[in-house]
Amino acid sequence: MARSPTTSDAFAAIAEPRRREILGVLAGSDGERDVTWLVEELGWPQPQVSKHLSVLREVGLVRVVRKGRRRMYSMNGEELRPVYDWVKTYERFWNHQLQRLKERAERMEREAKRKGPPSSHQTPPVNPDSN
Amino acid sequence: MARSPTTSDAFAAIAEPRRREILGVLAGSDGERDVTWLVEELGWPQPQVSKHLSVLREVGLVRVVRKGRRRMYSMNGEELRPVYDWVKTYERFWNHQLQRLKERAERMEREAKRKGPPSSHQTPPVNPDSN
DNA sequence: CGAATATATCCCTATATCGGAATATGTCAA
DNA sequence: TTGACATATTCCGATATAGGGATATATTCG
Repeated sequence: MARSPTTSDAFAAIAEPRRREILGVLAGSDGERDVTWLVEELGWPQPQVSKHLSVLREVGLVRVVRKGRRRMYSMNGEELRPVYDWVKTYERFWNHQLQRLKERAERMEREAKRKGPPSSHQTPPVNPDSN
Repeated sequence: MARSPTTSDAFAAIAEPRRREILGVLAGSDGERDVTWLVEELGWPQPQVSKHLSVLREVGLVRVVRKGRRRMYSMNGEELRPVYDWVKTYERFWNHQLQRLKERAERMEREAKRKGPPSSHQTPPVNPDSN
């Protein structure tokens, strides 16, 4: 087997920087855009733009409607949601400061209610099967 | 030129589902994990696990420390932040319902304050994803 | 030292990419 | 119809992957 096709997934499709760039300009410009407009905006050869658009199309990240001899592309960002949901799972890794503050605050609150002495307890094992 | 190497980017590295799976089990288990543990947990041949770990290592998504003859891997989620930040800029695409509600609420509030008649105004064209 | 354990690396094959260049397809206009 | 314009597709070459299998490198133990 080889690498997974770029068209298998939103994850695979956005692995290519140029494709992200296309999405960027498409989302930045309100509404629909011409291929020619994209070509001029990006400054790449037209076939390249078309090929990348083809990948994005196949994954559903962009939509097309034919308008005369032009094809109007627009972004379909909802297809990025799986990526968002996945990466959001790891939010705690860069929010740990905030999270620690929050946990500490909650701990203090609980202890204040109980009127017990403050415990110098480590962060409780969120995930138990630590060895 | 060929496709961008999987080691060029967090984007490229997580394009492979197996790599996401590794991150999943690593993040799920608190702290550090053995390669052998990963092999048993995932049920893949050991060289595959090692090879994927190598990619993740090179991108900085995991960290290793040698402990005797074992190598303890742990997740370094901060490296996912660029992905998060990028995808977050498209949040409005799946939050538009929420956003419309919010905008409508704010509009009503403003109008109530002014005691003017309710305007049947369309959402201001932040993003005209009107079809 | 020699054996066992833990992990990484090497070799191989099939596959798919990306870019470049040329060309095909489709549509409007005179 | 002929030609101009807009876009997609095809062919090419270089590259790199992912998985399979074998093996190399370390490290601990007896």
